[in-house]
Amino acid sequence: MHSFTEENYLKTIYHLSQLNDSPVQTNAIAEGMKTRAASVTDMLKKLSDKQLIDYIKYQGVTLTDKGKTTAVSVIRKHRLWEVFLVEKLKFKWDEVHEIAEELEHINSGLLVERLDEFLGFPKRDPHGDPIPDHNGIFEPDQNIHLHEMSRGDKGVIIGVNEYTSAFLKHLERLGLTIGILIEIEEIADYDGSVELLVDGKKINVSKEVTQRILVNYK
Amino acid sequence: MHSFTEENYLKTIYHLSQLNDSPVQTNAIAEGMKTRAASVTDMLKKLSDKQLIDYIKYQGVTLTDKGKTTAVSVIRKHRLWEVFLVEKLKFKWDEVHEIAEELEHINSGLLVERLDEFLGFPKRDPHGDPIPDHNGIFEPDQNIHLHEMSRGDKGVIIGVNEYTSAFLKHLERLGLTIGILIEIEEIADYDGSVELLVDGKKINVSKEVTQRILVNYK
DNA sequence: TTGAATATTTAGATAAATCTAAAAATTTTC
DNA sequence: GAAAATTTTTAGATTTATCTAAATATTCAA
Ligand SMILES: [Mn+2]
Ligand SMILES: [Mn+2]
Ligand SMILES: [Mn+2]
Ligand SMILES: [Mn+2]
Repeated sequence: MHSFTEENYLKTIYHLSQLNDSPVQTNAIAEGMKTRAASVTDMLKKLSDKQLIDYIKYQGVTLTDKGKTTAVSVIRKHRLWEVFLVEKLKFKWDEVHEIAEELEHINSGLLVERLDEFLGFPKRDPHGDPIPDHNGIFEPDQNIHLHEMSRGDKGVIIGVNEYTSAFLKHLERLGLTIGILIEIEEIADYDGSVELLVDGKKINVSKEVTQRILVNYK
Repeated sequence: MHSFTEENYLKTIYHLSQLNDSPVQTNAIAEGMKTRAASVTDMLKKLSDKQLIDYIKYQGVTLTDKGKTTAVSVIRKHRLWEVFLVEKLKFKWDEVHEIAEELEHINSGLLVERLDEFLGFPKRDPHGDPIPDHNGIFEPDQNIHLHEMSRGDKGVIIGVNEYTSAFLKHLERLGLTIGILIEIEEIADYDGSVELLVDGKKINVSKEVTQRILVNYK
């Protein structure tokens, strides 16, 4: 069995490895885990001994199949619990991430499968992130970051990639929640901010925000 | 905030202090926590520093109000999660205790209250144990151990005080589950075993079992 | 009431996860 | 292709929770 800490490292490494296909670096992990590089090196040795990562000194790490399976399993639990909290316990989408950080480490295979069934095998969590199935398979993703879209493009907001309460509440005030149809009216050269058409109204959104919104567009 | 370990010590001390009104002894805690007396002494100093227990060397411990509140809160969570697992996720009563041992440490006040509401404010867990309410108040208990009853007494099984799968499955095979009406037919002097009338049938039950069954009798 | 048995605490180690500071390797820049 | 900047690792501590073995306190029982 793996400690909470080991699981969190694997999850962090998994998310970082999704950003590009080069090995994940020590400092990036340290930032993700809010710890020091020296501590990361210590843990990388341990994860390597357990064959959860491939690790070459100074060269960064990649997850082994075993490591990837573990990481995906933790992510599956995280996202299923978030669905439970929002759908069954009436939490807001900005209130669930921290609690799911704890629940994701509960260790019972039967529990996960029963929870999945109880929730009706959801495909997405409350932030639009795909939930891996029993076999670790994700629903295919053809998302694009809002800030990568062009003038005139339309699409549906399908997810975010920041989960702080502050950010999610900000989006709600702007009316930018999952499932909302948006259209790019204008992009400002000056600061990269974007004017959107949402529900017939024009709103202005900073680059900080557009970088953190995922859109499904056709 | 308290570590999982601290919470488990408090819970163990709470349960032991229910057995009689003298201070709880180091060895009893060691047995309950499946650890060594020396480790218990270490932890008692820590809990005492945090004002969760009153501790006098060699004289055993009692919980402070603060300690009792914490222990009861953990027990509340444990039992609510057990109800959730059985009522919503279709677990058997012998499958939930270990998982609840993990879930009881999830740290969110809002979560507990929402879960309680979602479950319809249950008064008892799947093993018949009372669930403390929001303020830590338990439903009053007028239970008696089955082995304390006399020939001819009748009552309804209302709880157990062992939660291992082996024991609970044994009870199920015997037909001795929560809510079942029983009558004492005979008590054997020789080994303390008891002949019960259950659902019109006579069954014989060992003292090991009768000591672990709680009955509500009038 | 004193010696034996039992219970508890102390002393000193160990393992996991972390840290700071310093050393070493790698990458970037000129 | 060196020197500088950056990144990573090592060395050595620290904290938490545990352990064994030895010392000490308490309780029991003759
Ligand atoms: Mn989340
Ligand atoms: Mn986590
Ligand atoms: Mn239980
Ligand atoms: Mn526990």
